[in-house]
Amino acid sequence: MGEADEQGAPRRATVKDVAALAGVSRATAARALNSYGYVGEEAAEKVRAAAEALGYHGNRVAQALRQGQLPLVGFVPGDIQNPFFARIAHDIDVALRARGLSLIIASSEEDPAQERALVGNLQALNLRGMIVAPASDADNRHLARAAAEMALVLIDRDLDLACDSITVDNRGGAREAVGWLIAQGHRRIAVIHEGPGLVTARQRLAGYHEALRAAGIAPDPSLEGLAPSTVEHAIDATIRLFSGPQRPSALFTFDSQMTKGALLALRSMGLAVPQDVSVLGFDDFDLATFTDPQITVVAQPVGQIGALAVQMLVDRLQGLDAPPRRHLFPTRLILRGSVARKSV
Amino acid sequence: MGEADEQGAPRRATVKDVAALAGVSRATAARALNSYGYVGEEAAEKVRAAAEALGYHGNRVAQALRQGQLPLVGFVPGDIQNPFFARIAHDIDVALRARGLSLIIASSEEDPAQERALVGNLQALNLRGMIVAPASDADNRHLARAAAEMALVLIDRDLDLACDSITVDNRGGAREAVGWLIAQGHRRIAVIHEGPGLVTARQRLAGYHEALRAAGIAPDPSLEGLAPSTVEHAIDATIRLFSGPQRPSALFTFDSQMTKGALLALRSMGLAVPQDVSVLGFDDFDLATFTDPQITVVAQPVGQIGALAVQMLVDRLQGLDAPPRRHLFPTRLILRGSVARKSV
DNA sequence: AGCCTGTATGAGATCGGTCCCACATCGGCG
DNA sequence: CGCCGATGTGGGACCGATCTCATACAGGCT
Repeated sequence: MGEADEQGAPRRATVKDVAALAGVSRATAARALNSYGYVGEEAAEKVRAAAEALGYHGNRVAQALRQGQLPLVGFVPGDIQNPFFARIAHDIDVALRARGLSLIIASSEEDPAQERALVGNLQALNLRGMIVAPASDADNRHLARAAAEMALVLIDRDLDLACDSITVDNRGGAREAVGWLIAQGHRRIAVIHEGPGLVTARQRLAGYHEALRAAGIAPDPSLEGLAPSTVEHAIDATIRLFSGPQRPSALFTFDSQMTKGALLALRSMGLAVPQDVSVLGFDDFDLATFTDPQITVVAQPVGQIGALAVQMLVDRLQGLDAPPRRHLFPTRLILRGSVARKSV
Repeated sequence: MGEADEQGAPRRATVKDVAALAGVSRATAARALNSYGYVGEEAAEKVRAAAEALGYHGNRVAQALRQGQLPLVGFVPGDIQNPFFARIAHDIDVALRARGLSLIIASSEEDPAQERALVGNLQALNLRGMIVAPASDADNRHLARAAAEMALVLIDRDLDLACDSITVDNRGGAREAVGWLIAQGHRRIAVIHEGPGLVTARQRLAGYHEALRAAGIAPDPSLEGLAPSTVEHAIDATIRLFSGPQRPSALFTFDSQMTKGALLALRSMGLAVPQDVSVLGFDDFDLATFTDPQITVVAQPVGQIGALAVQMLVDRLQGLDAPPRRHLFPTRLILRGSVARKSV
């Protein structure tokens, strides 16, 4: 008598164990534990006691198999270390938890191949839904397939898919920013962008060009630097842009990593902001208010994206059957001290 | 003839469907798809074709139920928005992915109750293991239970549990930092800590006291400010500490949020760093090199923690049966410009 | 007494896989 | 010719839960 209890993993208690200990059937135990259907008070009490004694806690995997899905939502950011995405991940997490869902994060590192693998992985997990910041806008069949099987919300970067999306007004924001630089008397305005592979970069670049055109300034390709979104690459790009004979008087960077790199590079070149060079960055970041001078930026409503994404997702989970909703957030130009009026 | 195919969710294909289309049994289909056991080349080919045609992809949940566990590892950081944890999350993610595992992140927001709920949740998911930065060192029965059922690695904050852990030398780092301040001639050294609820805070405070004692300086309770780890609270605490009649000449903060708050507060009070007040912070952060002056800090080996945690976890998953390993990382004092020599 | 409704319970099917085992079939060999 | 091992296949149990359905009994009603 007495089961093998010593050594080895102490197999987790199941409903069966609880039911046996309580002297009832599995069905009754399940009813007592999940409180549904008819259960006698006496039986329920015995079941609760047994569950307590065995340290029973349900097996989500089994529940998920039976009921169809795990109470999980996936999030595929471009890079979890980017404060922009970290903030959104945090907000998503909070919003989901309030609805009894958990978040699983898998960062694509801005690598389309990795993103494909991750999305497939998540899909195989039978999640409720996914929130994705697509790393590329070419070849998104994996996302199309995912959208067909589950709720999908795209953030930051829109694609032509049949699903909800949340983006910010990249073009308008860039136009306004560059317009402001022009209004301050700048003509030679350099820009650092991530290249045309990223929708956001294309849109911001378009806004930059629009603003120039509106002011009758001819775009100068030699003022457009290209760099992947890391501090190191931005440093190189900045040095290249500002080493030429005819130095630009202003610099517009496309995200916070680049802004940091640019500041570092300008400092190392002995160029003072804003006396020698005016700096304006897309995306606000905590550092922007700690530098001297503080950095003028185009702020995105980071704090609202996560919550809205979850709201959209949950709407779909609750059966909302509407055509794809595309939400466009406006940006806000925050004037600080890094842009100087250029004496003509 | 013809099943209901139109409208509604297009139920996902299962092995059964694939087998039927290929004209073989479920068992054969499974063998072909997972390539194990004996399968005829002809049958295998038919199965592959059928799977392709139906867009079949396995159901991880069902697999997990049969095989015992999901290929997932959980991470419970104190706060995913904290760059320290974001960096670690990123490293864990990369390390896990290299081993075919996925990461599920659930932030405890430094709330012990929330942590308990999350850990229970993750456990119910039958994960392979968990990496946790405990929010509190009181009442960790939930972690003890988790450790009994799965691989568990504690990071940043150690507890007296039978599991592996990774911490940094908080006491030694604080001692060295405060020792340096003393060596620079400072006697009245203020400190802001998170309170004795957090192990790390207790250890750093102990190091602070040790350094004072070694220099024969009597600790002064009025120099010890208490504040939760947010920029806002740190601002308040700093203002309180520096409003008294006998102003401290140096400030030691316990993490990067606090350091930011302190800098903001000192700036608003018109106190210059390091002329009026020397500042030294625990935990290095990107902002530290952007300020003027740059901030002297005690750096933790953030870049190594994630990878090591995964290594330890995987060791256990592969059956390593050793007594709990406790890894202690040394810290490194990085001298920058925020500490001035005090003229006596 | 007979019947119905409300309450309480257990047997067994089911979710989508995996995998053990029994059952072919076939060629080779003594 | 009969036996054996290697190869290929299908049947069905199983993982841990949920949930439908059949059954059983109590009490109230006609």
